[in-house]
Amino acid sequence: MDKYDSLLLKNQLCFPLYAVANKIVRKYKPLLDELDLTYTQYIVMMVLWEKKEVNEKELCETLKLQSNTITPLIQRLKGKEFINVNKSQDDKRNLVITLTSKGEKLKEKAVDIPASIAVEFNLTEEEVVFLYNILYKILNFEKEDQ
Amino acid sequence: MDKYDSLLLKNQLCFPLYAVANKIVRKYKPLLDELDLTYTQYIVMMVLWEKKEVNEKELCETLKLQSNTITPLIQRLKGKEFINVNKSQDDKRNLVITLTSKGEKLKEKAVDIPASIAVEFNLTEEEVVFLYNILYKILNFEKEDQ
DNA sequence: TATAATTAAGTTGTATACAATTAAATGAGG
DNA sequence: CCTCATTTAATTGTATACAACTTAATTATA
Repeated sequence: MDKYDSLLLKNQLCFPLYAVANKIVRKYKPLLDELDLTYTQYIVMMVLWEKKEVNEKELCETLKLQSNTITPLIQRLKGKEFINVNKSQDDKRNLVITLTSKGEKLKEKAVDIPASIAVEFNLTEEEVVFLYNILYKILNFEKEDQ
Repeated sequence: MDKYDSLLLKNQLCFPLYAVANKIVRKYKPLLDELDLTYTQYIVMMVLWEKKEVNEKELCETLKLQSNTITPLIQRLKGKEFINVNKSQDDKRNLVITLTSKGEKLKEKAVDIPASIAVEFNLTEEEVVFLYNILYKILNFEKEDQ
């Protein structure tokens, strides 16, 4: 047991998490190209397909990203006419984001993507459930001193 | 059971994987700032701390990244004088990368990082092992038709 | 109610990641 | 030994992510 053992790539948990996340984005790419979406744009659209209307702050919290990532992304989705972007009348700091009919229609083309991606994972149902729970345990954990 | 249920963010496995990977990079940042490394630069350094010498192709395969990510990263690490970069004499297409003494010394400052990060995960030993195995199962799986 | 604090987006600058392409070096077949 | 295919890096262009900061709008408070 060398004092540097924890620095070996094969002893790291973060590295395979990072590599799997990259692999996921690569696997989605050819499927999402047909919808003219990137992976991050796709998860924004998923939020909208579910909620019909969100503001940028909710989007940032839901996707665990900051405004400096989301703001330009919103502009691109607006440019593609998948979403409407307007200042809220109640509070002009807030950005109200809704689907255009073009954006709503995109849901129909997206509906088969989750099953196509699941095949790339090759996991048992039990593994999927375990992985899902453990990932949300990590996402929801915050140390007291921060 | 709605036909669109699989498109709900909460039913996705990819999203928490993606979000956890982002969270990891954020958690590493303050620790790695002290070493003047980004997360990707850090994993490159981990390979070098282990192997002493690699070429870019091996690095790409090990880290599951492409040359268009690794090439500029190598140049930055060279600029920081953590690594030496030279064309191989045997095969001038190959880039031989080795540690400088400054890069070797950095290992000493990095040695406590893995334990600091582990605290952020809050997982049991059993969960760590399961997660580790399942992630490598995903990384190593390739469908026959590709 | 005027001013300070807070909040929500947006901006700036840096560093990944990606596909697609190019350039240089090597290897293989005629 | 010469041309063509292959291999390895590097380049190009686009889109994230991040910290740090700025701007505009709202809220709190003296």
